[in-house]
Amino acid sequence: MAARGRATIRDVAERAGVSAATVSRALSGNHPVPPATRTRVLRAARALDYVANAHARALVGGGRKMVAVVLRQVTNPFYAKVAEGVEAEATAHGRLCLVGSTGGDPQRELEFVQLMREEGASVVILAGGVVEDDAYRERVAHYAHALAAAGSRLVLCGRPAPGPDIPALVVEFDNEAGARAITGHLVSTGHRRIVFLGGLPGNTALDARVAGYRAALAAHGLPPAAAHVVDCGLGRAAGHRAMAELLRDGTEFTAVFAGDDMVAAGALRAIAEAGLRVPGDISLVGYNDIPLAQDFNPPLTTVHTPAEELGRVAVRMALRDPEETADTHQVLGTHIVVRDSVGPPSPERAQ
Amino acid sequence: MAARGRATIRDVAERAGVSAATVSRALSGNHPVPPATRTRVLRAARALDYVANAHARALVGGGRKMVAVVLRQVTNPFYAKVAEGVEAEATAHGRLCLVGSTGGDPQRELEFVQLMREEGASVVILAGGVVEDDAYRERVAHYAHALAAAGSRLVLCGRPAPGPDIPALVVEFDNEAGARAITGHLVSTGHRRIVFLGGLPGNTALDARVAGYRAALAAHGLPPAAAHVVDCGLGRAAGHRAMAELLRDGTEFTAVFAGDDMVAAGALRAIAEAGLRVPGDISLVGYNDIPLAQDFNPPLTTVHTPAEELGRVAVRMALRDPEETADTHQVLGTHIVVRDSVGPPSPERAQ
DNA sequence: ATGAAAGCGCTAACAC
DNA sequence: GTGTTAGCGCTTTCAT
Repeated sequence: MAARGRATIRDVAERAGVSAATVSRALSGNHPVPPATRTRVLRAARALDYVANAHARALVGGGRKMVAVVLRQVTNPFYAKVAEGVEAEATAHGRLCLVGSTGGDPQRELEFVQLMREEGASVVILAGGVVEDDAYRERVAHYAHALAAAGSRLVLCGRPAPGPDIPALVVEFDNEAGARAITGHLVSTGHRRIVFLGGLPGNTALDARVAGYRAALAAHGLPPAAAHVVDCGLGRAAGHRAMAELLRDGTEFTAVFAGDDMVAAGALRAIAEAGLRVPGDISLVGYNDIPLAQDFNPPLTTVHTPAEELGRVAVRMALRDPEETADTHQVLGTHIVVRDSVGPPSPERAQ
Repeated sequence: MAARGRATIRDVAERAGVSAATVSRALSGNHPVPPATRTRVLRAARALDYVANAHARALVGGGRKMVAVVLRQVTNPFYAKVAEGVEAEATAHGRLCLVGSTGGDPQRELEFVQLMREEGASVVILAGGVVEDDAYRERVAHYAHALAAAGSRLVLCGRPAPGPDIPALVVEFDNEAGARAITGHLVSTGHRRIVFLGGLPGNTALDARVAGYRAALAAHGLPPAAAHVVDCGLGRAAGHRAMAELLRDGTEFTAVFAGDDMVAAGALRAIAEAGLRVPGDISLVGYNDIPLAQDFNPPLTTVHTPAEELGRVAVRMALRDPEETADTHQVLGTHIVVRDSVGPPSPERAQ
């Protein structure tokens, strides 16, 4: 082991009896180096257990670029899938992948982006919906320009662009269409009193789902008043709490559309705790089709969203040659997957 | 925006009418700089939207150090929790957190570690069990020394050290004890024919669980032949397949100990597909207590392992002053959580 | 208090 | 082919 710290290219050069430049060439292999010296260098490098300093390399322009993805929580199965897609695609392109979580705090998201600017990440992916206000939108626009100026790319993944003329790519799926489809499914099964559980005003993804829900209700001739949106936010705990409250209230409904599958999980539990059955007493649907949704009790009818593909496409778009006339906006399809959590409305509850 | 690419410290210096050195001092704030110039510099930096180049900073010794964690899959709820713990603790310490996945390939794990060496990560965390062979162990030992020589620390998280005298920290929980406890629970409930589903010979974590399972059986006076280990490996799909096969075989058993909760999820599904009920016909337990285990059908009795804490402790240990006489090995407690997937053995199946 | 200069480890011209 | 030289953008002595 070299004296204190890592061996440098100079150590290798010395040991191999060549110059640093030759070592660099021999190791990167992009310049012709006679096999003899090459071997000598390789041997020296191995003997010294030499690894190049990525920072020095990055500084001079070489070095592998980073792909960074920022999401709310890795432990959310949907985001985890997105992250997996990003990671896989980034690795396939020889990039390093950095993932950061915000815990839903827009402030931290912005800080992370700033950090990635310092780090010189070549692509920064912001995943999932956020609660946006004007100040936020302005800062994202700012960062988008800054990133673009530095030759990096910002991609918004699962959320729309915060404004026009912003140098950002966007991949998303049609939240409104998915919500419309599954609400339609509920209505077709006979439900008239459907509550939407898990609104989060300002959150682009949720707002779109709520819009789809209202649109479907209207399309089936139900009055606007038929819509009942509970803004309890996302997460299993929120779903559990809100559902329990709804049941306690004596609110009339025969079906619930949960904002995502985690909310559905919480709702499911609250329903079971109230001694009610799904779908016998209440029908329930979710959103996202997380892998374990099929293991819920009962298996959950939900909207399948291509989470992993979302991540993969995000990096693919970002890595594509900018010259190439390519879409800067891509929307992925969703479809509903019918399992066992929807049935005809309970006669008692429907009264 | 500066001409092509990011603004450098020199651009800021020029605009503020000072030298680069002064800008550096004003921005880092660790040297006394008169408020007047300080303001001027800050204003210039803001105007240019200057962000320091992290690589240049790292090269000269400053810069924030990285914490890297390598795991099998982010989409596995258990690993996701570990990652979340690492991320949270790293962020709390002002570190960047990089997560990589291996898909279970030891080769990729090793490559990632090498990458982190290049990147100069100050702590590298290897999470979860792996299938180890001698060559693997040797390379880990090698990397451990290399990392240590470079002033970084390697921490093994959820797996034992691959050998003595290796400069690595380890945090794990007692897999054997957890397995013993839950197997004991099954035996106490009356089960005598319990199959272990999800062995993975060579995988340190699974081997320990199998050992605990065997030990518990022996402790309750059952002959070694009572043990029945199905080496189907991990994952929902593997669990589903193996369970279906077991049911088809006509193997005699009244309870199943799944190697982890995902295997249990797959097994649950296979049992349901066979028209059998849990725990009426078959009792089932898992391992890890992933958040959604309580939403399984029925809610799963399992061994709770402190996944997030595992991650947090890993970075805490690594970041602790090495001088301080601290443990280099820490083991976290587990406990079983009883839900509804275990009942007395079915009379018919027990015959 | 601030500037000049050196140098972190590497690669890419540019000689020879 | 291979060595020499000149930076990449920053921090940090060392002068002033």
